[in-house]
Amino acid sequence: MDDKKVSMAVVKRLPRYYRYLTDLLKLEVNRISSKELSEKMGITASQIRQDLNCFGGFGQQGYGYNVEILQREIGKILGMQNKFKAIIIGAGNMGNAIANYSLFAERGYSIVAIFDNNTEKVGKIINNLAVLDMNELENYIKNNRVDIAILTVPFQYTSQIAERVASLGIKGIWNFSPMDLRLSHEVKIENVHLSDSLMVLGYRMNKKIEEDKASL
Amino acid sequence: MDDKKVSMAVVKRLPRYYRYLTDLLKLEVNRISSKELSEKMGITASQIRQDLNCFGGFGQQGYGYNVEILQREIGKILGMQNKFKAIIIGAGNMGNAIANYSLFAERGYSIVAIFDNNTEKVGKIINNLAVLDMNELENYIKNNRVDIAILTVPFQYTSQIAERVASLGIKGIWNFSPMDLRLSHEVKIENVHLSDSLMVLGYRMNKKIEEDKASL
DNA sequence: AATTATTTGTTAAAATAATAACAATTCCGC
DNA sequence: GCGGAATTGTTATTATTTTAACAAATAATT
Repeated sequence: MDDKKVSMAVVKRLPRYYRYLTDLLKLEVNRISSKELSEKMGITASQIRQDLNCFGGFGQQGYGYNVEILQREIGKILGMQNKFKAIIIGAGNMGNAIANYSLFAERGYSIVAIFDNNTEKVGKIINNLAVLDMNELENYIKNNRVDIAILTVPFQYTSQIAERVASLGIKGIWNFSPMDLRLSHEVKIENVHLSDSLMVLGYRMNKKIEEDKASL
Repeated sequence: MDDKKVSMAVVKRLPRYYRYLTDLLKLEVNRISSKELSEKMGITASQIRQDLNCFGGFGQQGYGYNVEILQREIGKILGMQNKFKAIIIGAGNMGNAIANYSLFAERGYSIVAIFDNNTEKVGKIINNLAVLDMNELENYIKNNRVDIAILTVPFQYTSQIAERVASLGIKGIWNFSPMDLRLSHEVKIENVHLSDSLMVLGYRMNKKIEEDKASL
């Protein structure tokens, strides 16, 4: 068993490794050492080697890492081979943006349906998918594989819809409402807090303003 | 000087505190102890007290924290009093979604203009703002206060536009392209990697699948 | 007013994470 | 095929972060 516990700190860095390796592949770079990668990414070579070794030895002493193999392996660790199918609930502006964001498809995720309860939006075509009425949700999930529900609905509906999709057997929720959804451990949830990120930017800008003021 | 160094780990939790305190305020809760808050947020009371104490003693022994005061103080730490003005560059789906997301205004940020280089989009009204042509950017920034540029442009334009707004004196960039923008330390940058968050969800779902398989 | 309950701010301890160090191994030029 | 340069995997060390502990202070209660 290679089941040494992997910390969330490491997991959160994996998509970033995947991104840099994909870029290298596009540039037709075949091999890379932890030292070179560390310079590109702005982290230590030591951390890269230790992170990768949580999952096994992908490199070779004296040579480094084969970019293609390493990228594929990290893809596997991230579960890309599952080709997860996602539905979007909420065809508003954010739902639209997600539906049209091509990177998700490149990463192996496909959007298979979009739902909304607003009859004016039902039937509208978004990125080749006709928006379905929310009351078709149960029926759709019964007849199609759906792994992930992407929630881009107004705040006040979020909890109830989360419970509804969980009861239908969905195993992952990607939540864009500014609340920390919590359900049973059977359902994995990632809460995206866009404004948190903006506020951290605000903190850093404000800190600089204060520092500049102080150094007069 | 209360300049003990505050770690990023702490800063990243501040918006979350702000969010919970705002919710409590709406429920007209006047006071809260670190213990109660810890139960609501799912973190330890000890961490809450230590986090808050990076910035000064906002509580009172035997009483707890006054919700209104604490929320206001955290707001100040996050720089909300600056009332930062932001422009959106890129009036595509994501630019649209950001422009229409009301939470940013609630957090003290205002979107003052939207730019695009596509003449078909120029003039279009998004959330009461007419999309401006990119070649008006210099002129606009010269004549209006702009603190933050929100970049929702295609990948290949991101770097050059980032440098362009930086050269115009903008102090903060909120970048939605899947790349790690880096500029001089004069300009603060937050890179939003939406697909990273989705891939972490994928990792956790995949891990559960493997665990379930193994426990058969 | 005295006593008991709370609850903070802060220091101490434990746990976690990041970095450095280095032996073992492989590559590569000659 | 030999020797030096390079580079990993892994262990050790250091730094950071989280949690626990507790004295000091306040509030609530009788």
